[in-house]
Amino acid sequence: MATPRPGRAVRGSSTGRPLMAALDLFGRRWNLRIVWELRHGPVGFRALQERCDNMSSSVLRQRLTELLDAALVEQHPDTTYALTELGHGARRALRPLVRWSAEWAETVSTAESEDAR
Amino acid sequence: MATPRPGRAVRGSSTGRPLMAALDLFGRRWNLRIVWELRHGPVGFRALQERCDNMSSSVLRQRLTELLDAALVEQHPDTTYALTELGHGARRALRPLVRWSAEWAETVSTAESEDAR
DNA sequence: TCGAGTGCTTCGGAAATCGAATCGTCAATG
DNA sequence: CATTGACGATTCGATTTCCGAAGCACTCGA
Repeated sequence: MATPRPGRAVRGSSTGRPLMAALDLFGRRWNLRIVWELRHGPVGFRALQERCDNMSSSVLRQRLTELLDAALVEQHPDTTYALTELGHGARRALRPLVRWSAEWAETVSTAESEDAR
Repeated sequence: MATPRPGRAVRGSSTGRPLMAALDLFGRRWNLRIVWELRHGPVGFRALQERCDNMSSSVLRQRLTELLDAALVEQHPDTTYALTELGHGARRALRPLVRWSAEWAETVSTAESEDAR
């Protein structure tokens, strides 16, 4: 499966609009998570796999080649993986989602306890 | 497949941390896109399908039940689908990603033209 | 009553994902 | 040296997910 890149046709969109490419890229399993787990610096392959709840190594490798291809991730000479500048930008763009997820947790748990009454 | 919700174990994380639930939810194909396409108000099933590049109706339905379950989407009496307050929060949290994708497009296209030289 | 437009379901095939086994390399150890 | 173990990475069969075309039940206007 081709790596989504802005300007080219992607899965689910023939326009190649950057946002659509991004939605395709991040709509693939583990990609959001991988970016998140790399937020603190370079991580090796096996360590990264562990951080991602022991996801399948074959898929991890596939995702990493996609992210390398998309220039979000780079591989250092010591073979560890790290976010590029662009990748860090993506991680920063994801930050509001972290805050939102907390809000989500509150709302959902509140709704659940109300259901119980 | 169970809908990811904060506080419960989700795919790829036994902790149930809200962020992990969110990463699972949004890491499923089309969920990011659906939230995005609902940003301007209620949309009917078939219209929504068209906006999502004619994605499979079976998967659309599955995604909608997930999003309903996760309280991001609600269905109005006239059967149209719309974002809840929480859903709008998620959409707002996605806004930085839109800006980032433009930056991504720039960087990648620059790199490509440099390759060509 | 008839078509056309809905929301939604079914189901067989295609594609993505999984996971365990395994390979080759390298560094440390004996 | 030989051995061991950790590593990045690959292979492959099984499972899960996704796709897409067809069709069903319903509504509404002609």
